[in-house]
Amino acid sequence: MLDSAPTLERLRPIFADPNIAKLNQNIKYDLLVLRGRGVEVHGVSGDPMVADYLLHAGERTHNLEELARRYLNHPMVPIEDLIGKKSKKQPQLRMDQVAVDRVAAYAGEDADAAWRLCLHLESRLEGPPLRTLYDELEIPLIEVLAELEYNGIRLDKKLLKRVGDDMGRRLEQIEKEIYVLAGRPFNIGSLPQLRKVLFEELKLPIQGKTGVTGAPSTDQETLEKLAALGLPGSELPRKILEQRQTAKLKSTYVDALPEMVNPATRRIHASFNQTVAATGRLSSSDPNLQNIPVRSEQGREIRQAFLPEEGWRLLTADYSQIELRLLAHFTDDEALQRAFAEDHDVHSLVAAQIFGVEEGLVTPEMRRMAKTVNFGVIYGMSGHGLAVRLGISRDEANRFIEAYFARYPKVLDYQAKLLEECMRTGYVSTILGRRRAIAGVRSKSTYQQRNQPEREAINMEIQGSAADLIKLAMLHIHQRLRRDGLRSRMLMQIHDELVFEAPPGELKQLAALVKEEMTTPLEKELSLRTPLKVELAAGPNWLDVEEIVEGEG
DNA sequence: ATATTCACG
DNA sequence: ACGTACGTGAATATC
Repeated sequence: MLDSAPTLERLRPIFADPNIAKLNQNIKYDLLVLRGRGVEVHGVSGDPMVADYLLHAGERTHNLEELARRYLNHPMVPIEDLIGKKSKKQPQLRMDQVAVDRVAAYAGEDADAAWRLCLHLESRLEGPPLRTLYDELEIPLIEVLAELEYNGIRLDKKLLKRVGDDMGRRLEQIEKEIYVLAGRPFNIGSLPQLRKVLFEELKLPIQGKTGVTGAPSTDQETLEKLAALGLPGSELPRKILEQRQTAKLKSTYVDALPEMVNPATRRIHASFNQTVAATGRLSSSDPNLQNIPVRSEQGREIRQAFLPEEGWRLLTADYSQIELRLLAHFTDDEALQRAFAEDHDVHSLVAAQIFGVEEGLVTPEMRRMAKTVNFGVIYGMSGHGLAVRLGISRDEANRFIEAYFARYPKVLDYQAKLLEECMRTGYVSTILGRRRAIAGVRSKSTYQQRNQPEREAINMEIQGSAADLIKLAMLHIHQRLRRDGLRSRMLMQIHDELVFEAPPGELKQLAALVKEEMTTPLEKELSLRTPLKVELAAGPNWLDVEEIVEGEG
């Protein structure tokens, strides 16, 4: 089998030859396994999983079993038949513990299905834009993602141990205080028990119900309302909030991350999934590196544990306001475009417009509200949704939206046109022609009464186009790093941010290259009507990065 | 397996 | 009358 070293050596030149096409289901996995054995693969030409993702983004899975059933009408032999029950926890049999003839039959069926599915699905991509997206973006990106996963990132286990011990002590303390306030001990993590304490024993007023079962909510928003009531028993929700935050950070990050460090590389190797998000974004798992805490002070400590290679520096490159810039591009609104062209503060500008004041008189509160409105526009906001987030009445929220659309009529026209096209064709397209099918869009609905599909449609073009842009940038950066012979490595993508590590002396060159590839070529290639802006920062860990100002140092 | 909550963009 | 902003992944408890 492939496992034997002589066979691998014989295949090495074939794998290395970019002119010999290779395809497989989830071929990124093969790249990683082979790279782990020192074998480089070039010439990746296809992957049915990725082809199906471009054809049907938003399907629950694009796994081989599903694809074979759907397109080949062929039920695959379940892998459980070979290696035992499928389970994330339970250790499975390995292939080398299974009889060779059974493995061969299974592997043969897999390879055959992948090959036939690739032919079939690729023919369905039918030229531009999907086939171009496949051949020139998603397939080449596989190699880049494999490299991100292979590179991994170093973690400061000692720091997390200290933080975890502190949190453990803090939790013991808070939990004692909670039991006193509740009048008895109970399992704070159990929603039924917590509801009983809050709403039955302490008789606090129910603030809202959960979506599916209609049970009383106990989420952050609810607990904050309860804490603000000033009733007897209002101390408790405050403490619960504190306990929740600390318990969440400890279990999800501080305790879990050190367990994920690969002892051989002493780094964390997450997955960057290419076929999950309906909009074209990547997702990350095992662990998820795209939701590492940053907003709370307590959470930010965790970022400090993400380190570059010893003696190297971490570099972060963030797109500034990429979604609003794309809104300006798509709507062709001149005021928004000018704001970005002149690098103005777009939240302040919108605040001035919707509050009807000079930009110099915009207060931080007005700016904060305008920022919420700006995000709302990208999400297809309703009056109600905006009201909840701003803590104002629905009427007031509607007046804000009216004021916004009165000043930015092109945004309203743009959204109406997008919905109309979605209704006609059944899908929404991004800047590179990526498609997401959306059913349930109605003709001329107003923003007050938009339904879920209509909001999804409105969000797709912008969120998906931002995903297109950063994927393209990753591809270009990867090629430049090779061409220019840099040792720097790309480590992570967090939707509008890329993270790199640079060896001593290479930071400036890397920073310049990254900034360039994330902006100018994309603006030109895609004829963007708004410039892109990238903010660079570097430091000894992911928290303590300092902005790199051009022409400095 | 499902529901809830909460971490991120 | 009601549920209401878009996209994710993980932990926990309960069924």
